[in-house]
Amino acid sequence: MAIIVNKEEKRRSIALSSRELLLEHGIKNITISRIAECAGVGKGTIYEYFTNKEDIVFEIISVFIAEHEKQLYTLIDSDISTKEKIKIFLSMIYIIPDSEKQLSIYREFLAISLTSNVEEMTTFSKECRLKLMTIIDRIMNDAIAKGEIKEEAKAMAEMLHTYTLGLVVDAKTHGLDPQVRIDEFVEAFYRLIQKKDTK
Amino acid sequence: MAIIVNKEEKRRSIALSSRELLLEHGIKNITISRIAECAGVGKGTIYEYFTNKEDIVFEIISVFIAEHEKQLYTLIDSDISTKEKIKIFLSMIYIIPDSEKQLSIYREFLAISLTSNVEEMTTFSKECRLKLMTIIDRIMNDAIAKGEIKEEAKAMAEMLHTYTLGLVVDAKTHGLDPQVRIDEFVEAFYRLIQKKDTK
DNA sequence: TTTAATTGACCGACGGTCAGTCATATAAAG
DNA sequence: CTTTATATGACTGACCGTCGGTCAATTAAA
Repeated sequence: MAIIVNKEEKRRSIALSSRELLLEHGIKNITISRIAECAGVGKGTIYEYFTNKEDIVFEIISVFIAEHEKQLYTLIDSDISTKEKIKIFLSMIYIIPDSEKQLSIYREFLAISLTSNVEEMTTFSKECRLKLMTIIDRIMNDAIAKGEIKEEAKAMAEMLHTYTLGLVVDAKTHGLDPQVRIDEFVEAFYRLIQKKDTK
Repeated sequence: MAIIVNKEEKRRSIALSSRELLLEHGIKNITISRIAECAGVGKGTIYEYFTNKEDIVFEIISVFIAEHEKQLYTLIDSDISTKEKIKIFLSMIYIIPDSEKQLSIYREFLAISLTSNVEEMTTFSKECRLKLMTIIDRIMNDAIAKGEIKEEAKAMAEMLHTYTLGLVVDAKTHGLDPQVRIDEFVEAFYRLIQKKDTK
């Protein structure tokens, strides 16, 4: 009887059209009117697809995380060294194209999730965590199975994931390129966890 | 001429009087009027002492960080084992009294600093970082000098600090008690970095 | 009288709502 | 097959309440 639009698709399209705007000014300095204007819809329409302003960031970050996860999965299956895999796992966010922009969205998201108590937000964060943990766990377990690294390294997987979160926060103030830090860290770290069978 | 108030002191007193309020509702859900009311001053007076709402969180967190730093300094000089020192360095925020409240303020602060580009904020974050890095560096260097742990452990200091940041973010969603995680992590980690001179 | 300090009425901006409009699909009538 | 009536989801922007921030007026100490 009436037009039926693909809600999910439109939601995504509105979110993505405001991406650049968000990057440029940060969520606090954007108005809903501006987003609506940018997406070519009325202000009220925004609320047909999003519950509030933060929900828009939520949608954008979902796309980003999915992308990120996919890239990480191809990483595990490639046949580079374990050390290299760990390095890439940690620095993935910093080497993708447009990383500066992606990062700033990711920071907006972390800031929201740090202070929000909305159920959906927590659930989403838990899912992300689980996915990333699965990946790093696999990298470590594979290497242990192959006898490349020590058993204790298994207990380091969780730290590595937490470390990536810390890096995002820390890199914001600490001007230096995180890649250099990650590189130095992994070099020393890998020396600690690798088995010395050449001794 | 007229009354001269100690600006610095009053600033602190206003900030601290709104602490409970902030913990309860989060910065986004507090109004300046409410803070003023709570501090027993007019709304306009708030702006004599703070540049904006975030500046109030800034003041509260300053007190907290200073306290935190002091406690860590007494930690270094106490004569507990290195392993224990690392554990406490990582879990300090979770074992202090009222830790849940302090944490939630700290989260508000991180959220602000993640999205703010104000000069003062960055400077402050850098200072905090430097102080904490000094402490953990000292713990590691002392232990290396005493021959307790390997040379490579020096490169782990920065990671340990970054890990604490990550924990604050991660603990928000991940329900589990961070202390358990820290404990398990440090046990395994220390086994990796300690020198095996008993072999 | 001067001046630091304080105040709350006031302002403008913004997030979010809702009563009403529009466009199209369906189907009954001719 | 065409026309017309009607139902409904999509869409809109004027409007409302709230709140951060300002400033002219007031107070009171020196």
